[in-house]
Amino acid sequence: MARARSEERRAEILRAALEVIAERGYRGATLGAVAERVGLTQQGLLHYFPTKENLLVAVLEERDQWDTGGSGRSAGAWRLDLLDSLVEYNAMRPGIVQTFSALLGESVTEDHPAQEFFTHRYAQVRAGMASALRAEYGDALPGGLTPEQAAPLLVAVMDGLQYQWLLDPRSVDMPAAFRDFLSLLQRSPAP
Amino acid sequence: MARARSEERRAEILRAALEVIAERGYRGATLGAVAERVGLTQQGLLHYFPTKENLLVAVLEERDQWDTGGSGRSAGAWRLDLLDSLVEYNAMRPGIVQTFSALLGESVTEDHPAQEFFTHRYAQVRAGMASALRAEYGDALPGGLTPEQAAPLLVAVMDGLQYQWLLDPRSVDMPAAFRDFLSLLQRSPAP
DNA sequence: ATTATCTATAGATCTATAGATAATGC
DNA sequence: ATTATCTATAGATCTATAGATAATGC
Repeated sequence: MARARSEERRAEILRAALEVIAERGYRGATLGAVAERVGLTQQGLLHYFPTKENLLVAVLEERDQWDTGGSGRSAGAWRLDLLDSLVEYNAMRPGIVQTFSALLGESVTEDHPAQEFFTHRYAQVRAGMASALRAEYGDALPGGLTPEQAAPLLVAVMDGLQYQWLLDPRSVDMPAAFRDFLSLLQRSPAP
Repeated sequence: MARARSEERRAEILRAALEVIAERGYRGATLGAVAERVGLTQQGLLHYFPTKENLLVAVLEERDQWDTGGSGRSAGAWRLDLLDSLVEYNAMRPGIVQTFSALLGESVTEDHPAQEFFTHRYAQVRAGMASALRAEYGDALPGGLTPEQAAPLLVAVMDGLQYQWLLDPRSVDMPAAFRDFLSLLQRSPAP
C-alpha cells in the first residue's frame, strides 16, 4: 500500500512538473512551484526526486515510455498512417506539446540535461521514419528522394509546425498542414 | 565621438548577449555573464540597457534589421533562390542559429518577452514565403498544394532542421536536407 | 524500521537601485 | 553638463543539506 501511495505521489509530481516546465521551461521552472502544485513543500518534493535534474530525467523517461507504447517496443517503430492521428491528438494537448517544444529549444544550449535524450531520440526517430516511409512508398519518393532523405524532413515538419502552432494557433492548422506535407510525399497522380 | 563610442559599446554588448543566450538561453543568461564578456561590471552594463528584457528586445530588433537587409524593406520579401544560400550560410554560423533556436523554444512558454516578436515574425515570413512560392511555381504545387499551404511547411522545415542539426551536426546535413525539401516542391519531371 | 513531510538554514545567485567618481564635450 | 563606470547593497529567489517529527508496515 505504501508503495502504491508513493508511486501515485511520484506520478502526481511528474504531472505537475510537466505543467510547470510547459509554463517556464526547465531552467525557469522551480522545485517550489512544482511542489506547491501537489501540496508539498519544496523539501518534501526532494524526498521523491533528490535533485531538480533528477526530476527532469524522470519526465523524459516517462515520455520515452509513452513513445514506445509502454511496452519494450523500440521508439523507432512508426507507422505512417498513425502519424496523422498522432498529430491530430497532439493538437488537443497543447500542454504536452508545449513542454517538449520548450525542452527541445532549451536542449540546444550548453550542457543541458535533455541534450542527450533528444539527440538519441531523434536519431532513433529518423531511422524509424525512414523504414516506415520505405514500407509505404518503396525506395523512390517524389523529388527523387530516398526514404533516408525524407525522414529528417518529416521530423522537421512535425517540430516546426508545433512552434508555429503554439505561437499562433488561430493562424496555423497543425493537423491540416501536416497532412499537406504527407501529400507531398505521395507520388502525385498522373495529370 | 562620444556617440560613436557609445554605439560601439552597445554593439559589443549585443554581440556578447547573443553568445550568452546561445549558451544558456534568455532565462539562463545573466547580465553578469554578458558584462564580463565586454569587460564591464553588471551595473556598468545596465547603463546601456536598463533592464535585462531591454537587452533582449535590442537583440531581437537587431535580428529584425538583419532580416530586412538593413533597409526599410519588409521582412516578407523573400526569394526562393536565396533561401538555399541562407541555409548554407546559417550552417556556417551555429552560434546565431543556436541563439534563435533557443529563443524560439523559450518563446512558447508563458509571458516570454520574445513571444510577440516570433508570432509577428512568423506571420510575416509565412506570407512572404507564400508569395515567393507563387512567383516561382504559380498557384498549383505538387500534392495539390497552394502556395499558402506550402509556406508554413517551408518555415517548419527550416526550423525543424536547425534543431536536428544543432543536436547532431554529424548526422544531419542541414543544407542538403533543405535542398531535398525544395525538390519536393518542384513538379517532378515527367517519368 | 522505514517512509513521508516539515522547519531551519547555508550558500549561491540575480536583478535593479542609489550614489560616488572619473572622464568627456561644450 | 553629460556620459561612462564603479562600489555598495537591498530584496528576491533557488537548490540542496541537516535534522526533527509523525505516520505506516512488519
